[in-house]
Amino acid sequence: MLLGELEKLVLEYLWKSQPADAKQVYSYFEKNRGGSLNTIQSTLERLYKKDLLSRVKNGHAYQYHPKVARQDLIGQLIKSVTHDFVTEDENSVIAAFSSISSDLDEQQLDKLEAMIEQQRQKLQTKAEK
Amino acid sequence: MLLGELEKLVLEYLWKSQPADAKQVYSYFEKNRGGSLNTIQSTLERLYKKDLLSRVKNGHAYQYHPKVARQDLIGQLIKSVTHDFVTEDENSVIAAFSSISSDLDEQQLDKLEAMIEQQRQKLQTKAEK
DNA sequence: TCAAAAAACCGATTGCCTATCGGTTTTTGG
DNA sequence: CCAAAAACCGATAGGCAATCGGTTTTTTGA
Repeated sequence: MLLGELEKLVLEYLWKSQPADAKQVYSYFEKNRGGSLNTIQSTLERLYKKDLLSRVKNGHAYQYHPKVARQDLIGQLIKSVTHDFVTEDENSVIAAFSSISSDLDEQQLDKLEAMIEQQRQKLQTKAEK
Repeated sequence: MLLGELEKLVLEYLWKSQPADAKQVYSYFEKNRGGSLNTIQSTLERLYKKDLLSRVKNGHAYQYHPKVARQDLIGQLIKSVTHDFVTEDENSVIAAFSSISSDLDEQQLDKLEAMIEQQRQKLQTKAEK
């Protein structure tokens, strides 16, 4: 999956705000970067088709809200970008991690370890059932 | 940075092989997927411009070889795909990993922990100097 | 109920990038 | 110096985001 520049901005906006309709989104971007209402509308539409937003009719207009959490989308993007470079024996996530691990400081390593521990717990629980 | 399908294939090929010139690369892809020598040539050229390959004239033809290790490219791609979603205070990449972690089994978690340990060593060494 | 306003929908255009390949120029080695 | 090989140039097609004008559908308030 590939996201355009405006698509990313709109996603960020929706993550930070309440669900919004095209007009609300537009009124925000109008100041920041111009463009027309239609542009916003088709961007929302594209994101909707990509299954990144959901929408419900609220009275007259669609209310859009994110369908995926920000970190899940990032995870998805990472997977899709690494997918093609994965060989059988090797897991892309592991490979990916090893490639960026050099950027991490101790606190971040701590966080990662905590996350690993959490995941171990989950696996444990699952094994018990 | 965005890589096309053929670009990825060519990179994979070069990572697995010795440095090669356009003709050698072509003779490989000719069987697997067809196409013309020129297509391979311009793909190599594009990768060269993207600074992912370097080349030296060996006699008549350029010898291309990878300028980045596979892991490093993966890291680069991850960074570029996550870059727009990263805010200052928060480390989205870590968050993203935690969202991916649910895909991992115990062995992979072991690997990750080993890498974390490795990275801690590095930080330690650096701090001592 | 009905007309005006609002929103959705449609379609066309532009721009960027990869992939593709024919043809021309340059290089090189015998 | 000449023929072959390779690089180089340019054109085209295809895919996708961004953009926006115009039309249809829906909503709403008088």
